[in-house]
Amino acid sequence: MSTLGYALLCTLHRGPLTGYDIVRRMRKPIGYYWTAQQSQIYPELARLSAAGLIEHEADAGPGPRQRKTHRLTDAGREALAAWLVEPPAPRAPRDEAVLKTYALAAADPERMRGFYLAEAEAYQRRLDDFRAQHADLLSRDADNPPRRADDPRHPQFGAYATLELALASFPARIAWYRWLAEKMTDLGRLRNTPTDPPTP
Amino acid sequence: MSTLGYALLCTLHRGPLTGYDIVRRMRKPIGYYWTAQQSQIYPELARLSAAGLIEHEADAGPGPRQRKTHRLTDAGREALAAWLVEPPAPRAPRDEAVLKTYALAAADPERMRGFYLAEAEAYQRRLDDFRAQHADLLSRDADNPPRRADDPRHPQFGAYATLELALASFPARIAWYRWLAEKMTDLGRLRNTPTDPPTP
DNA sequence: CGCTGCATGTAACTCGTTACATGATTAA
DNA sequence: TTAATCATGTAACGAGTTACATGCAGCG
Repeated sequence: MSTLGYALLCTLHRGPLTGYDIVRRMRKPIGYYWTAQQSQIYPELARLSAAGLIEHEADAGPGPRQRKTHRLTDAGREALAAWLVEPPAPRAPRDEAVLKTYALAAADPERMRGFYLAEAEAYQRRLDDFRAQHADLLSRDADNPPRRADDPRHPQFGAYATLELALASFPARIAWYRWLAEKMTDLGRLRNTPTDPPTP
Repeated sequence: MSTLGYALLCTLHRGPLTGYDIVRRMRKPIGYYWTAQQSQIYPELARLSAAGLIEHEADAGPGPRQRKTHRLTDAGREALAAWLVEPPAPRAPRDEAVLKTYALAAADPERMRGFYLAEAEAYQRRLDDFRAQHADLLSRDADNPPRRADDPRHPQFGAYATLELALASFPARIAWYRWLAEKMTDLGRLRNTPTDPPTP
């Protein structure tokens, strides 16, 4: 079983969905930490079906094919529960912005400053988006059941918790970009002055 | 040109290296945010050579083949400088721990608590390692040139800056894991009490 | 005498991305 | 009428992983 398979079981843990629904879920909010292409999803759903972890009922869809609504089987729910508590396999980190920073000495400081400011802004926009989603989750059904999404018994607590991480880690990243932008300004200034103070 | 190609140019930006040297660099410290398998590196070096971005001199190696020491050409240095200031292509995020958190409602709270505590410890160990590297970089040649690695003119400033990000963002992650572990404890307690307080 | 480190490469495979293909309904 | 949304699938390619293969030098 691939991680993608488990990711699909994860999207189905709160109720049945069509493949198309899953494609959309792979964007917001789950898409911020796990993504899959639509071309990966349909074959993987077929594999999960063959393994007996999901099942579907089909009705007439809008196009030439049937629409299938998938749900977890008992076996699927068990497989998911077992996987959730296992330590995650270490993944190779790929962070282009940090890679570029490693080789920063090879770049023009003024242009690099522009790079960092642009990145800071992009992350700020994403942070604003997360904050809006966070507030939205907390306000929704705030009174109907006497529980909010920050209560671990709330069915949306998992989604809420993922937003909490983003809200805690994005500001650190933005501050890092701004710090680097400042350092680039310093570099431009320092380059026009004698490199080393004369030794006495 | 693939990102891997630029990653190799990045490792060469401070001086010539053999393929084997690059394999090792792809672990510490650069390996914390960009990794490549040894089987990827050798063919990519050949491609970069063919494109004229690097060149090498060969001498008798220990094994049956020649040892090649690669360096950036002027064209390679220019290509690197141009790439560094370009906005990074958006990458699909894959974070298994966060994915698992999304589907947390399907897990056993007590076992999930163990998962979060184990993750917190693993990240704490990596943070300690980063802190040691950070201190090491700052103490090295602290007097010889009157500059430390936190001076943007220092050749190691790039490597230093990448560690700064880790030092700023890992604590947020560890705190998040600990917060979730606590929530899992709460869940265990709350489950044994009436689900909803009686409405008056 | 076997293990680790140095050093370079290839082969087979899996995972992920881009692009193609079909077709109904609804909104601009 | 043109585009977007719903809905499901396949094909070709590229990137990344695991495993294989060779062979010298030095250490315990």
